[in-house]
Amino acid sequence: MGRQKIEMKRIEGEEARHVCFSKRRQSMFKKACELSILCSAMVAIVVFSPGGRPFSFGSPSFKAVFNRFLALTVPATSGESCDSSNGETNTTHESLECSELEQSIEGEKKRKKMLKEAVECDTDGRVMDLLNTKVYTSGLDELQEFHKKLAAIQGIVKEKIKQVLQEESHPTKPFPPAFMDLASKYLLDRLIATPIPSMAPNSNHGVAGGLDVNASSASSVYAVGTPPNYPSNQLDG
Amino acid sequence: MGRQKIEMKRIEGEEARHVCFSKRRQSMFKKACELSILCSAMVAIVVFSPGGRPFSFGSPSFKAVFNRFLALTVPATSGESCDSSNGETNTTHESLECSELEQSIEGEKKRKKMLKEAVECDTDGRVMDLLNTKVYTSGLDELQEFHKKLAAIQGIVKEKIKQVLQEESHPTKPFPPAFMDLASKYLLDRLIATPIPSMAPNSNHGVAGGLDVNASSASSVYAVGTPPNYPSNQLDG
DNA sequence: AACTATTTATAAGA
DNA sequence: TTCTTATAAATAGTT
Repeated sequence: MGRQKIEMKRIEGEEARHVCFSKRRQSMFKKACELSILCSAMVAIVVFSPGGRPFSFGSPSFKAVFNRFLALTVPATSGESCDSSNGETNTTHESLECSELEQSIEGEKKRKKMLKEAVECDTDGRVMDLLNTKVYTSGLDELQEFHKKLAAIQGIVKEKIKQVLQEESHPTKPFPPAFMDLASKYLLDRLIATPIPSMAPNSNHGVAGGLDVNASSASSVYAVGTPPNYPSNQLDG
Repeated sequence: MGRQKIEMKRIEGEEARHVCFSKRRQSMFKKACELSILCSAMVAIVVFSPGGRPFSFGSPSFKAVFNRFLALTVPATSGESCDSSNGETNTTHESLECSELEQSIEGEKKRKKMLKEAVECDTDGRVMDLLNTKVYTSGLDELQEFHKKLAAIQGIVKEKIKQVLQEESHPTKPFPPAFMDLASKYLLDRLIATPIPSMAPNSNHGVAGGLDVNASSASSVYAVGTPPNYPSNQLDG
């Protein structure tokens, strides 16, 4: 859209790149805003400028949208599945065999119910309710597992505190080994990410760390990756 | 952009709204992709359709971008910062042919590669290292606070398990009160949100629940809210 | 899903 | 950066 069409490749001129970024980021945020208004959609965007500066957009707020997204990544371990009803393209595995007809007819009902819940949930800003619900429905096993993990973390923290106390009497510099690695791993696993046993490709310090949102486990999330396929969207389960 | 200009308000017709959403979401993702390619920017988007279905876009991956964003919310207490220099060094969007053929044939391959890159990216990003650093540097007080919180959660979980066990013998319907609210609040506070004791406006650990990403504590994040101000961007630090 | 008449976005240029 | 403008893109309404 300009005096001439441009190739889709990195703009080499540093200044030109920055200018382009500014314009396009602004436009994108505007588009996002319009989308959210016109369609009552929730949208959240994070962008890092070529220089590394972070920008974010959120409607109704970044937090709200992302929390809702997080809620989806909490595995539904209870008997009832929430995913098949959730999407029209389906979970990768074998649910593809589900006829689209069936989905559009029977799924519609389920979906609407769920979505209604979700929307109400979000409207109130109580995404955590969703989380709660899932946790509750997941039953005792998970609770106990959670309990165990907490205990483990507790132990680690105690150790850590001990260490620190000792160090205070014997001033030492070097940082002790990470404990939050473990802790956060547990917590995030429990709260957010997929309960993957060993997904870390080759992480040295034990933990891949960070969120693992996109690698959803239970729910259907239509995710789009970078270059190859922006026009379409695919399931990420 | 169409036969006629439209008002910026929710589209009431359900079908029209859905159609609009589909078109615009696709366009937005395309824009995001272009932005990431042209400017070597990292972009992550989450959208919920008016019906509530989730879609996401990420370049180089949702996870990678969001983790980077999260890292920013953790105050860099050590001298080294990782962000400002990092911007231009990321994934190379070179051979980016968006042909549909390639997609259907090699889509899987590319996707896997992308994911791998993302993970590596995160490993390099060392989000958790930042977290760890923060925790270590924050010293004993925080550790002990953390310890307390964990204990509290532990208690809540125990209660909950008790409840469940009781309910199993006396089948009851209604959901018990939320416990994850508290738990996740604590954990997320500890792990992600403003971890500073003295900086927290009111360490009122009520039950807001969920992330608080946008309310960054240390780094500058240019955030944009919903309708009022999408065209501009403001500092959020 | 396709098709256009229009509106928007934007690449260059100033 | 910011504005201007010629042109490329997106898209509202229609088929």
